Amino acid sequence: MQTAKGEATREAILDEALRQASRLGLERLSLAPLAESLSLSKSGLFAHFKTKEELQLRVLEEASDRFRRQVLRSTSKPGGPKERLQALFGRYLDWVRGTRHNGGCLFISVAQEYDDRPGPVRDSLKKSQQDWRAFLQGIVRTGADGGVFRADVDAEQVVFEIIGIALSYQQTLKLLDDSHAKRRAIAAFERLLADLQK
Amino acid sequence: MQTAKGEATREAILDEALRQASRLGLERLSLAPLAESLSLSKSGLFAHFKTKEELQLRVLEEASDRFRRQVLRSTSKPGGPKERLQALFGRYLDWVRGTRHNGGCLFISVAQEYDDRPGPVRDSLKKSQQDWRAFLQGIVRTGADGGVFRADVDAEQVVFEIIGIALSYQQTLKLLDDSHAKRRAIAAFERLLADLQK
Amino acid sequence: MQTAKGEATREAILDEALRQASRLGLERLSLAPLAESLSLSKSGLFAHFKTKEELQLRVLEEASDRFRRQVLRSTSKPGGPKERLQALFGRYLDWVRGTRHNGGCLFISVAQEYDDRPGPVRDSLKKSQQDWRAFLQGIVRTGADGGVFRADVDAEQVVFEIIGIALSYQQTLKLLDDSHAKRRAIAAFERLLADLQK
Amino acid sequence: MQTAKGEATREAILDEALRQASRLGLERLSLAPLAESLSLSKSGLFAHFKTKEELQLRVLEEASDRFRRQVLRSTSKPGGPKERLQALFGRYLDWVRGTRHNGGCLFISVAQEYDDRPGPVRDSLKKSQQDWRAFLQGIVRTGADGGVFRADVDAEQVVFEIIGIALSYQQTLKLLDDSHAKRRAIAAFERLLADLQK
DNA sequence: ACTCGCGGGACCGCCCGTTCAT
DNA sequence: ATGAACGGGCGGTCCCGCGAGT
Repeated sequence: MQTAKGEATREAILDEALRQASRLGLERLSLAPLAESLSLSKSGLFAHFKTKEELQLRVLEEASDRFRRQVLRSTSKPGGPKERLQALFGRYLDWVRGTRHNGGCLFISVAQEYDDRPGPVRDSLKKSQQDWRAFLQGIVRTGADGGVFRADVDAEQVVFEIIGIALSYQQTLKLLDDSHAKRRAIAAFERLLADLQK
Repeated sequence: MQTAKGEATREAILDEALRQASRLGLERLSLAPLAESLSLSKSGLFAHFKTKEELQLRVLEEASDRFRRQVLRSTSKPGGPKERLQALFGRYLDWVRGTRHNGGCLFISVAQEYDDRPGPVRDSLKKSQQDWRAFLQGIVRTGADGGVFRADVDAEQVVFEIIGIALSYQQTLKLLDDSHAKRRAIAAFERLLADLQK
Repeated sequence: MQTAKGEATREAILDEALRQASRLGLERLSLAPLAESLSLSKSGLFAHFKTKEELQLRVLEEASDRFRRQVLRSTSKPGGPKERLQALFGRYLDWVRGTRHNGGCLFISVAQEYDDRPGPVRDSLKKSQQDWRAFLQGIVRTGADGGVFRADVDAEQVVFEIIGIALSYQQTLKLLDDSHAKRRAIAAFERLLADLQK
Repeated sequence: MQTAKGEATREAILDEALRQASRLGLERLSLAPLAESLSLSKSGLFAHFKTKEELQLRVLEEASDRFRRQVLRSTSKPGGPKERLQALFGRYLDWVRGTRHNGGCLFISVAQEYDDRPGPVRDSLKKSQQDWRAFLQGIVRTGADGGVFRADVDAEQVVFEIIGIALSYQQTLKLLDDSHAKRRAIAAFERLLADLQK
């Protein structure tokens, strides 16, 4: 171990930054308030992240890590592709909903902020999204190859629809405060699964 | 009637503001650049909109008007509920894509900015979204009542899924630059329609 | 007259800025203290000069104006080239010395700050210096053509040396606090004049 | 003797600091970039120079050392006062021009930064300048006493003019990019020498 | 003895939305 | 509808110490 103290601070910063960004968006994440809520000086922050953009990128990475841990984890658990897909979808919905302390899925909101602002932030975001979609597609294909799903399934299409369900879930839940959102999301997903199996 | 001149200016402001907001988001819409691109002074803006928030609200209203004209228009054209739904969906996709001069659907991006920031802007947005969903639901119900769709159709569920398809379309197109986005959206919509008819 | 108030403020800003810059240099001229000593807010300053660099350029222009008024003025007074040269040189020394409230010749100090920093500031400075040298050369040549000075005089060389005397005067006066500086400068100038006349 | 390692680092710091200061000026010399270009931490710098001002003073001392080695060196070489003066002047011009890696004479630019900012830096600079002038004056006087120059020569005046030539050379070369600068400087110096010898 | 990691506090130039007298 | 001015905030850099590690 080389710098226990610094690393701890760094993690605390990322944690708080992620929390704030998930509520405000990556752009509105502001250094002075962030420093304040960490009982740190602004220059203290800059010792760890020389630039706001770097902080944004690290926040995005941190979010990806958590996504992997909270959504992708234990993917190798028992069950075939269908069960894995169901488990992933459920955890994905939970991720999108978020916890008490964070405002939900950072990626969705940031995607809107950056979808026409080129640069490293957008690139990083795009990669995360592509990875996630590819991961889901892999499972769908496995299911198709293994006979669990129809053989002629278009995995990319399926994933396109899964993402849509999650996005609609997010809007329905967050903007419309509709308490049926989860039920609707699950119903849509089950309809999709049903069609997958003929 | 107010002074014709003033009204014209007001419209020009809203037009340009809408254009800029659709690219930057409602929050990043900034008064100084807006004034500049209108060859107006900042105080000139304030003569029309005493507050940034008021401008934002008017921009949202303007967007709703255009949405009505471009997406809902001529809904009473020939064709049954199914055809009307298809036409609406197609125009909705076009709206989401946007034109050369505006960055796409303002509502989607603004929804992310404001989904956990209470206030008039969020309220207005929410209302727009509810109206749009209700409008679609009406058509679905008409179709169900008229025998075009299954009688036991859950209109709200159907609309939930339509919205999801559009949202996924937006992300796939804008963030991932995927040229197949439209094809996927249409395929998803057709699958939905098929299920509606048993 | 279009904006009496604004124009007055603008002049007050330039006046104070010039004063401060002549002491601190153009770079160390800082906006907050400048605003403060004008009983103005920082944003008040920015209404007049959108950028620090623009302020610097305007300060340089203002200095040029004053230089013309204080050093070049009344050049058409009686007397031949020799007398005009003497008068100019005398007023140049006074300019270099400066007054109680300003620290002396802005151009000399700024030349050191910017001599290897390309950009508009350096360009402006360079032009001022070239104009001044050209002006002096014109008089020398007139003297040579008119028979007051030797016919084979190299005007550029003469001016090169005049500038040198002034620069040495400045260093001797400002850095070394040498009270004989002016005497030495005049002696050097007279030697130069003597050589000009054979 | 201190630890060899520390001493070496110290010299490396001074070398790099001098290089940077000759381009930027003593004030703009900034610790972070300096540390970086030395692959050192900022605190590493502070171990050697507890204060920026101390670093500035040491840099000035280092510059004086180099000035002695590069300009004054081997002054006892063959030749009388006139030849020594010519050699010194030539090397002075070279010093003022500087090399590829350093921006020229540190003293001239720093003199402008500090000519009305009292303190140790200015004092040190002033002393350097006085020493250099005194050194030149000594040679002139030797020449006058030895009959090489006119007996009534005012050595201080002569040196005042030499300095002026060098300063004009610097401005002509650095600010005006005039490739004739050196020729002009030499011509001025030769005229001065001629007058010294009647 | 020397070097570093970490943090602080003041300040920088600049831009924000807003007000007010004209 | 304007020009002038404002107060507060932005991201970022400055020089500088403390305490611990080698």
